[in-house]
Amino acid sequence: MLVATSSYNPMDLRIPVDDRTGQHIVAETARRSENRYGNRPTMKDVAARAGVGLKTVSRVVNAEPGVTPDTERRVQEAIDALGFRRNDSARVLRKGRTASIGLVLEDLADPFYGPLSRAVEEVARAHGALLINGSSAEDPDREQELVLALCARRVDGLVVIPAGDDHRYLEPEIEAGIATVFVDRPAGRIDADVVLSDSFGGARDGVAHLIAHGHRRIGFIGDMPRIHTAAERLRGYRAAMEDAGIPVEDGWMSLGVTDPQRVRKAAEDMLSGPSPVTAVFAGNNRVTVTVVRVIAERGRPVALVGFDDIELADLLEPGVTVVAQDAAALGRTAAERLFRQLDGNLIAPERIELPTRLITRGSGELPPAH
Amino acid sequence: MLVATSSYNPMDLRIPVDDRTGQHIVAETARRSENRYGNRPTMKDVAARAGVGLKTVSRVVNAEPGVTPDTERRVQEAIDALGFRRNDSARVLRKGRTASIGLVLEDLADPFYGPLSRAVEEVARAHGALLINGSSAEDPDREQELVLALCARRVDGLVVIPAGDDHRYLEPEIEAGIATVFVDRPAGRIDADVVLSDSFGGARDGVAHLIAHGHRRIGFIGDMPRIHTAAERLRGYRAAMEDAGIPVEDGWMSLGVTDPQRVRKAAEDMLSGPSPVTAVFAGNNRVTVTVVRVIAERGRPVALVGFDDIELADLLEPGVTVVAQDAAALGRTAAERLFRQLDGNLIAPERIELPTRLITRGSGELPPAH
DNA sequence: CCCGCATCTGACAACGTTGTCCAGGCTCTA
DNA sequence: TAGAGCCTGGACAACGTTGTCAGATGCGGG
Repeated sequence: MLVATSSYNPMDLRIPVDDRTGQHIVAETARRSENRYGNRPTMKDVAARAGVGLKTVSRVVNAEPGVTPDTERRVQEAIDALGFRRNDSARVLRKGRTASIGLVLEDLADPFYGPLSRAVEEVARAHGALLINGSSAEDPDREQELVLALCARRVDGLVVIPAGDDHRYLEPEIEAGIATVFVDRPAGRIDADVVLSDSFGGARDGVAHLIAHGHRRIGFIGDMPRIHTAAERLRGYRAAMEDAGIPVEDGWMSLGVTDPQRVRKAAEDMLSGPSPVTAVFAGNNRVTVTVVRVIAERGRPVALVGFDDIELADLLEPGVTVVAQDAAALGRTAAERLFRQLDGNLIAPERIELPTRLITRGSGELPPAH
Repeated sequence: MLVATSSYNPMDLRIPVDDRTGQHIVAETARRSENRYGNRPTMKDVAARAGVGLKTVSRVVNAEPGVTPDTERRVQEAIDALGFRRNDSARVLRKGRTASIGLVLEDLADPFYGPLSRAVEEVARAHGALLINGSSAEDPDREQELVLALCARRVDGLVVIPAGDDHRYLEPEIEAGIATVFVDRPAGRIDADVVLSDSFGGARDGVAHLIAHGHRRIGFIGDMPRIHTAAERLRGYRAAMEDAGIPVEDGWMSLGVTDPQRVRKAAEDMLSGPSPVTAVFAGNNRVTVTVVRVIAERGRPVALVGFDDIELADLLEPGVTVVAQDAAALGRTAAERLFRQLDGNLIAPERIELPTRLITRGSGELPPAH
């Protein structure tokens, strides 16, 4: 954890005080000529310089009608000369909308979230809104802290990839009109729009694909079942096995391991032992990468299907067969839904599931080896 | 390009007007009970409910001293009952600092920017600031538009990965006190802090590595030389060749190609033709990936060193040797420098170059094939 | 020459918060 | 018990912008 040791403490800005008098040290002259944004001219300054009224400047800045070309020119010159830039904070306070939306995701460094985030930004941009974002680092408390900070900023809407499973803290915010859409995982204990990939169906199809290629002893390595997507993928695995009439043995499943070291151990255990699996279904992209490594180190080929595409998967030997989600489509769909809420088309909260796509590249089509 | 067709038009919010009278339709009662953030209680409401003064509520909210426990409890109850949340827009207007910094990058979907962006966010978080970001899509106009929008929001500082090469438009902003740090590429025509990777040295070392393994006919595929990093890498290539006394032939260099199709063509041309190269130096990660594909398709092995690491590079056969930049370190260094500016340690603008690291994995150590 | 009308302009309040400053109540001491 | 001093609480202005509305200006016609 990083700790700031600096004096920049934005939310508790201290103003230097004279010990004897208790007066601010900032000189009176300074207070008049400088405002706290460094030394920025305001509309008042522009008005004074152009010899017009405050409101006329506002009209020019906002391209409102009712200003003669000559006046407009004078104002524009003053604006350029002073380097004036409208203060959107004040504007926001007055108008009530911030033209910004918040995006809370799990980890920007995860390649899955890049395209998602980019898609959200693209939609926001098309609607003239800026994106404020932060990562929850998979920590429910941090998620809540972030979301509430964004609400305090009065973002117009929120796109949230939830880390926690209880979002009742958002009720007053939604009540107060902050549009909200959850992505990738559903909201907990509140009724809200959700955009998901079909984790259950994707996993079931992926496992069925392995079964179709002759496998019966199939391992599953996934995240903590507390995470909705992980639970759904596990359910998909079980469903496919059950459909094929294959009883699942305990040693075939590894749940809740996340760090590479332990995933590695779990994979190795499955692949050795008395009744080794001949194929593995990997519950997410990080697991897939680790399993690819483990398999590469062993001579014997093992079939593999992973959930989530990974870059360069086609260049590996064999290529990695995956159940791909469309991260960009998730982000786009969520953001569009958000703006539809903002347009006032208040529709009942909905759960949208986007289909996944099985991409066969070789690793999922290997026959069982004994 | 996405186009918004919605009525959500945040910066030009129209208020419904009665055609006959020109009066706002919003009823007087509504105006009193609802403010424009949906229906949010203000400190005034909390004060009324708790039976205390406005400033007392402010004190409680900001944990300022001078409130008796009993009063504090009453205020806190009112806050909870009403679901009050402080309006940071108003706070920002009053205090002058926004506790947010802007990050302008090129493309969030590029895996290089994930860790960078995450590092910036981490530092911002440690300093209690939020991150507002946007992508320039490599378009100078869009970069300027974004930067100015962020300035209008009065972000406290800016981290910019520049797309353009003229940043004089930022002069009044920097003058006005907006801290600014450029990353990955230098600022154009203004004096500002810059944090870079040592593109020249990295490329030179990478090419020298190929030369050390016996190559003399070495190709270079890079981005437009208008981009500073691309020019520097090209310079590094030339320097290494010159140091080894190898004259560079025209057909060995491909500059300015970016889309995969054309990179592919360029690579194929170099590898066939009358005097084919035996090794390729790839100027960035996208080029590297394409070249890996091209080489994989041809039977004959070709040596390759790429600038920028790529995921799974170690799993390919052979592993891809790269000159790695530390994206996270770039972001962290830039953000820390930004906050040092904000702390008021106004140091002269500096140019910081972070070293690159050659990671050998096999593809760069292949001997020349004839 | 004056009135009416349309057009342009600016004074003013309000948005929700925080800094300043003073009033009133309390405690403590002489 | 009175006075000094401290602590708590609240009235008020200010931050920079925009909406309202009334006043000023100019023009044309009678």
